[in-house]
Amino acid sequence: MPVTPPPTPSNPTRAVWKVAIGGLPLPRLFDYRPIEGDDGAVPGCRVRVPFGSRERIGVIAAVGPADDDGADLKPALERLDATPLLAGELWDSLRWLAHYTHEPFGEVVATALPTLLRHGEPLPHTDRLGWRLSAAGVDALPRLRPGRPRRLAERLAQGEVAEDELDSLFDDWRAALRSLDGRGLVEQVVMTPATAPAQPGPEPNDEQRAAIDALLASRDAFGAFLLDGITGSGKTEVYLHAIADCLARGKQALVLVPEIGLTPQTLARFRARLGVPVYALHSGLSDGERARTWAACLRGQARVVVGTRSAVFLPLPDAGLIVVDEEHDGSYKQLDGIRYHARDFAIYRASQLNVPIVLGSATPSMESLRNARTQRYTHLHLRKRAGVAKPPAVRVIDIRKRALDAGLSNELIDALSRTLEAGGQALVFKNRRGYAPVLLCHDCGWSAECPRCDASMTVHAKGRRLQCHHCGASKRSPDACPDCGGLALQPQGAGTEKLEETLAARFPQVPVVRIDKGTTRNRDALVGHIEALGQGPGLLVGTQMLAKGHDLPGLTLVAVVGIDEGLFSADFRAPEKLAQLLVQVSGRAGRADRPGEVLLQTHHPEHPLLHTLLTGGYAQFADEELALREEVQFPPFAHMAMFRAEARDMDVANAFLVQVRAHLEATSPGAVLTTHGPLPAPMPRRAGYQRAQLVVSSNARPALHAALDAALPSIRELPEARRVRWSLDVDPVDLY
DNA sequence: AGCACGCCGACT
DNA sequence: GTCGGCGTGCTC
Repeated sequence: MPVTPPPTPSNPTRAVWKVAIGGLPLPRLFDYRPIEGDDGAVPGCRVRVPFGSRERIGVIAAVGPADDDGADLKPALERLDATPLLAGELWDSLRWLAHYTHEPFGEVVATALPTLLRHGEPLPHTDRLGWRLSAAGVDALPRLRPGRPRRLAERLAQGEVAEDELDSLFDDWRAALRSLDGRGLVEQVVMTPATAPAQPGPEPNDEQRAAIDALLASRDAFGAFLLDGITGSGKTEVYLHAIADCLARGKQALVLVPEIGLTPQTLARFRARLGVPVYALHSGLSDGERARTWAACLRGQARVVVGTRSAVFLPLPDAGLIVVDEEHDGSYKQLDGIRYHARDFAIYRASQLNVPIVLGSATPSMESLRNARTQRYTHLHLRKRAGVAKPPAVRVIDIRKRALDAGLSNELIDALSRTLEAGGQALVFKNRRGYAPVLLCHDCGWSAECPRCDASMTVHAKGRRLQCHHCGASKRSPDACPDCGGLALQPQGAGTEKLEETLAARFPQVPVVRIDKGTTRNRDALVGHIEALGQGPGLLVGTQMLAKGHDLPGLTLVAVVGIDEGLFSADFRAPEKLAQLLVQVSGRAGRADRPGEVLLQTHHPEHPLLHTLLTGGYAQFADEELALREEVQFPPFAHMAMFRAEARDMDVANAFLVQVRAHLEATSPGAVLTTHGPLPAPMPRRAGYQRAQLVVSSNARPALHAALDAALPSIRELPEARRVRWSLDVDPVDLY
């Protein structure tokens, strides 16, 4: 057995830089010879290093003795940061996340850093820039020709103006400014941050007051609060009071919102109420803007940030509070790469930062409700709608044996008519986009299937195109049945596109606006569509994109159609998701002074889920659902991890997972672990790959992680692992 | 994951 | 005779 002599004082191993490099599936650090004479506080600093035949940007994770003999190490090329970019709490939390997700630290760091910083760009400036006339500009102003540059110059002659103010004063001022700048007539200045007097909000009601008091009472230490408040109960007011208090104490506040929840309305409200700049971080920003927001947080200039999932990685040197709005929302879970849950990571960070965290929802997740029951979270309730708004009246329409037009019953159409005649707006909610879910041949029974997935192709463009929603494949609809040559091809069922067509024909006198992934690629398009609806009578048709986000004060009727598939799904979380969706979408009706009405159209009016929701509301549903989960030992009563594997051949994917199971069982002592599978994924073939999965669960989280820690090194080395694409998802939310 | 090196078919 | 197919193997 070869023995490596341990380093001794007479044979000192030279300290090396241990660098975490992203974009690699290798769960280890790479040793480099430090730059000559560089002994700064280097962990957390980025470095440029040679890697294979190319160069990469990495982050120094540690300085210490080399893993093996450090004689032939490559030298690092350049240190990019004078002071660590990642340090303190965020650094430690990222290390924890790498361990929790069982992902390489380099991958976690790469996920946490904005793209530009990951690629080695310097930390951008975060000054608030403005412009003023130069001496030459003052001189030249009277001689300028009329036009945009002159109008801009005239404004600047009154004094310097910040760029963010110019945005609201002029359209396309940058072109005019370039013209002036080219002639040396303007100069850039650094301005002080914009502040405005904070506007007072409405007086909190007694429930809101109690919630605010509870938060303020423990503002100096970690504590998790579940703010369980029905739609319209004023959760945001509670957040705003807690954030204002946080600002008054000189601390930073981070607010996480779901992907679609970050609207201009929300930001404007926060800005007006808090009187300080509110930074936003969402997928619509450019790389430069994201990097500047990150830097502004790091420097402590950003006092309030509202952002989506990835904002959970912002550095918070002066943290005072974290808020997770709509904590049950599925968009907090990253589904590829580092599969983190932003809510759960936010809770960990709050504990490390020793600050309170508020999880708000009208429909809390089973996980959070259980934590509230076991006293790990403080459960705060808001049961009253703020102001005069009343809860909507919910009615079930039994459509068994009824004639339907594009899936709509006469009763529902009549209700839409009445709402429109009364000058109101109605939302028709259907969780199926496209024209029709299936194209069927009435002569022989053939239906259009995706050639690469186990799924039907969805009919789009009024029947002219076919699209696969799973792999993105798209093609022209055939004119005749490929099997029998018949001409009896018919779209079966109805998606949002068909609903829009039907409703537009039925109600030609009002605008009909469709909101789904097909019409609404980004949030600007959403705002545009909502504006197209106007204030008067009109109809909205859409998917769950409409369940939250933009306020729709004119909405008095919500009609929910096509939920029946969701009542019988195999996924154990489907009832929870459906209940949340129904409650959230119902909450959109009648927010203003007009009472709302909700219609649920179903073939299963007696279904227990609908019955429970209608009679006992979400709270009773949650009670029953938690009891059921406990009985069968599903999350949150057990902890899960899922191995997924895909290969051209299902046997190859299964062979890998069988090995994974064997390694887990071999390394985990006793019966603390349950494995389930390998089983084909709910949709076994996707984009030409066969997919299988293995679920691992335990009612003790440490046991689950210990088993994964013990087995993963050998799993990564498996010869079968190289024949598949595989991943591990800790706390999976979708069982496929 | 990239990107090398490494051995077998249809082309100037 | 070469350009290139993607099969295995490494990256401090």
